[in-house]
Amino acid sequence: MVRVRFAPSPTGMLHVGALRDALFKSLFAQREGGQNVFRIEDTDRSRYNADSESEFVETLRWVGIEFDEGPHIGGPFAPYRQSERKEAGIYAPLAEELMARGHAYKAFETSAELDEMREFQQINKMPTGYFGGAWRDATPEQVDAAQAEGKPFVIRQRIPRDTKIVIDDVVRGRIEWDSNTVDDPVLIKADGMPTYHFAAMVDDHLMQITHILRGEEWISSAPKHALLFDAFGWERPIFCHCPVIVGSDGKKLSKRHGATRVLDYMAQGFFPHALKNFIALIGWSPGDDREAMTMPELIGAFELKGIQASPGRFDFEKLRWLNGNLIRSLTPQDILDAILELLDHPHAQAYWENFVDEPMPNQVPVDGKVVWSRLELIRTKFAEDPELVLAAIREEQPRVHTLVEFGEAVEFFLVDQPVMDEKAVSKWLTQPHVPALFAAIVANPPAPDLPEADIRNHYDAVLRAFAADNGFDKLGPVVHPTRVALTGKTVGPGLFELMAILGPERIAARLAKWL
RNA sequence: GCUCUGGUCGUCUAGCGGUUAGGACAUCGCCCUCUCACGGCGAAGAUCGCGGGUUCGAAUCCCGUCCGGAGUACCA
Repeated sequence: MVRVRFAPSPTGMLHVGALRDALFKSLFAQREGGQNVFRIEDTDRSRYNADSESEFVETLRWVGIEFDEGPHIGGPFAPYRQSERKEAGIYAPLAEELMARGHAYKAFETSAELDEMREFQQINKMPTGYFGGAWRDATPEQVDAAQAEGKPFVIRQRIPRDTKIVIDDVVRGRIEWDSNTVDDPVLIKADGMPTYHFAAMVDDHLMQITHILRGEEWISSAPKHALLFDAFGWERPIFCHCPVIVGSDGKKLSKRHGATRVLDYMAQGFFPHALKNFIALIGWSPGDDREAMTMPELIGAFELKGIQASPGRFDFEKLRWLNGNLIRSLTPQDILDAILELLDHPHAQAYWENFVDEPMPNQVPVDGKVVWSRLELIRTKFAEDPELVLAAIREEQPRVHTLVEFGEAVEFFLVDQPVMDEKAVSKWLTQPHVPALFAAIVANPPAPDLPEADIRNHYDAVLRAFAADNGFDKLGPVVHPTRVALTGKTVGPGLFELMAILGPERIAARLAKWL
């Protein structure tokens, strides 16, 4: 039975890199019919953030990644928080056992002494790290004496000397180290808390984790971890070090590459599936040309051998394409539901209320409050005229990449008078035939109670007739002014389609000021 | 510095000794057309980081080299 674990440290928000981690594990577990465990690695008191765990749970729930066991759902290996496991006395006896077997020892250096040692190593261009210090080979008497003085101590792992350490990584194959280059890591800190090196490996064994999937930043400490399993006489899990996601400049993903917080993508109107589909494709491929995939397809195709060794860049444009692609496959009702859900999400509102756009040369900065109010207009208008809102969404679907973009795209359908693009006004509404054109449109409303398609054809005929009667051989001169007067813009859905949706009353009201 | 690790179109990738090096995003053009999109078609874009080998034949195997990245904490 395959068992994997997603074990973040609750120090802040759930970012894109962690999502990749969680997603790969989830896909792998599902593909193999295995289990996915959620564990909280809160062994660092100083970095602990009380809101972090709930953010993780909320984000994972939004994105649709589920677990079989975890602190929020329980399970046979509870507790799933390492701080609680420490209180339950899980780690200390195992550290004792390791010392009894000679694989660990107490070290009494102060952090000041350690700093000094590191500085010395750096100055002398030596490898930095604890390769023995004063305590690796201390006699029992020395240890007893130090302890009798009440000196604080840590427990360190005793890495064997003059040997080769080999691990077999699923992604990179055989990796080996000269054990003399691996220093003795701290297993138990002076406050009695285990370090990651100890707690994670102990828990992985105790929780029967079969595959350690994690980011490549862990490769360096993999030999320590492998040795720990060996020291206990435990079977080593399979190591699989995945490539990381980097920003557009090849450096570690950070805020300056756009959002790193997963919930911000929710706030921007991305679908969980688009995000998962996109993230899955960074660092992994199904082995063929498939890109836009359903969840069952992703799960069915997810094999460890499809994982890439090289880091991948986060290409925001491709995410947008995937999301737009998904939007186009949905019904207007699906989309509306998603917009309504977004409007109800407290984080989405907070995101836009506090949104501060980065200043860009010759570009009007985005006003988050305006973005949000446009979205709210969809909800309020839907309450009074659902047909109109759904039709508007249907027409804008091919043009939109995120849910939030519907706010701006659909606005002209919903307001009494659209916001006018002044350049478009001066170009199209100043032409001499415009008043006569608009008068003809207003004078020829469609018959009442016609189906939408017939209204569309009615306006098509009216405009074509006007064009023919006035010597225009193309539709442009009649279509463009009408579009500008009706929508305020030069771009948008087909004119006749949008006229059919607007209906004769709204059309007359909007054309009136140009007659 | 030391240790590990990576390197195919701008980006994500396919490729596993013999391919005109394939696809997707982005870019450009054409078609559709009332605009913008969508969709369709097409173009441009990769001497497979570089240099040596091995081989009849190398992106694919070997060695070296260069350039990235990660780790080098009583953080994870």
